Amino acid sequence: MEGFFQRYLSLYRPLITKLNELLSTYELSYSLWQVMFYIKNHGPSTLVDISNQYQVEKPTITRRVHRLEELEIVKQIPGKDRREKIIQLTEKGEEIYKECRKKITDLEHSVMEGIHSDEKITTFHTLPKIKENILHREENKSD
Amino acid sequence: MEGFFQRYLSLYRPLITKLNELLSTYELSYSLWQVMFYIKNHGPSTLVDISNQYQVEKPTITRRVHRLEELEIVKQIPGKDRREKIIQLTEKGEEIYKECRKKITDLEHSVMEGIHSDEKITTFHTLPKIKENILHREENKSD
DNA sequence: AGTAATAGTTACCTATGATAATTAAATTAA
DNA sequence: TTAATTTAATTATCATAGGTAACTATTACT
Repeated sequence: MEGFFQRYLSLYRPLITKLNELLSTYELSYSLWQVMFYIKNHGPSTLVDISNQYQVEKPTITRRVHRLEELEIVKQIPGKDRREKIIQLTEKGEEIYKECRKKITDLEHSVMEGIHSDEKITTFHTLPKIKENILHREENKSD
Repeated sequence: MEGFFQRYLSLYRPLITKLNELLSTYELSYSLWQVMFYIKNHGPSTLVDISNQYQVEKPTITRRVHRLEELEIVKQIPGKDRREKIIQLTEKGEEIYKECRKKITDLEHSVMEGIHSDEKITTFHTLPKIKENILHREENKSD
């Protein structure tokens, strides 16, 4: 499997650039989209929820959420625990979510054109397995 | 294929973090490793060669090469065209390359543990196809 | 010879994320 | 029930990586 990382990583910049171009219409970027995606699919959430999901530190999420608040895409709702900041999509946020979701799904199909269905499915299932290996085999690997 | 990008991208940060940890022993990072890898496998090269390979702008490569020169991992060799800066690995660079190559290959095997051989091979071959689609289908896609 | 293009550099800016310290609120323990 | 501890979020500061625009030096074109 020598060369696997190169193959994996050489997709990253072209892909993230394309996604950011697509999202820039709404003054968004993929990092902001992740937050929208999370609260759309998990319901109103705290910053810690999001931070845990993406293995990103809390101050990073604070910044993303502040930006989304400026854009009026998310808003805070009251919760019992007054330490927590529970955020959800605004109506505007829901609209923008739908439009972006469609464009992203179109792009997902587009980048898969000409690739056999079974190849797509295998890759689709293999990537999370690799992620698990990276995250959970760390302890037992000393080198 | 909805959700493909998420699956692809959620590997990125854990992987690049792990690679950077591994390389930090030699004061390297993956971005510096890319340059070493390129000139090891393509022979002495110019900054433009490397810039084209990784779709990164020239100033970025200038910075990487300067850092590698500081570390005495690459050196400049004279060429006919005096505009060009042709760089190659030093002896120290060759040594470090070999050690890193081994560690990276070990990690490549490690993250693939427990995944069937045919799944590995399919993923290995599918990723470059997706990259081609992203890079070369840009023109015909207006959305 | 004069103009274009090319290789590399410099200066400056952006995006993204990390760490450490701080505030406020809730939980646990004495 | 007060005191200590933990938790959620924030602020300030720093690091990494990359981009654009403007510039110099050299080579290629015409």
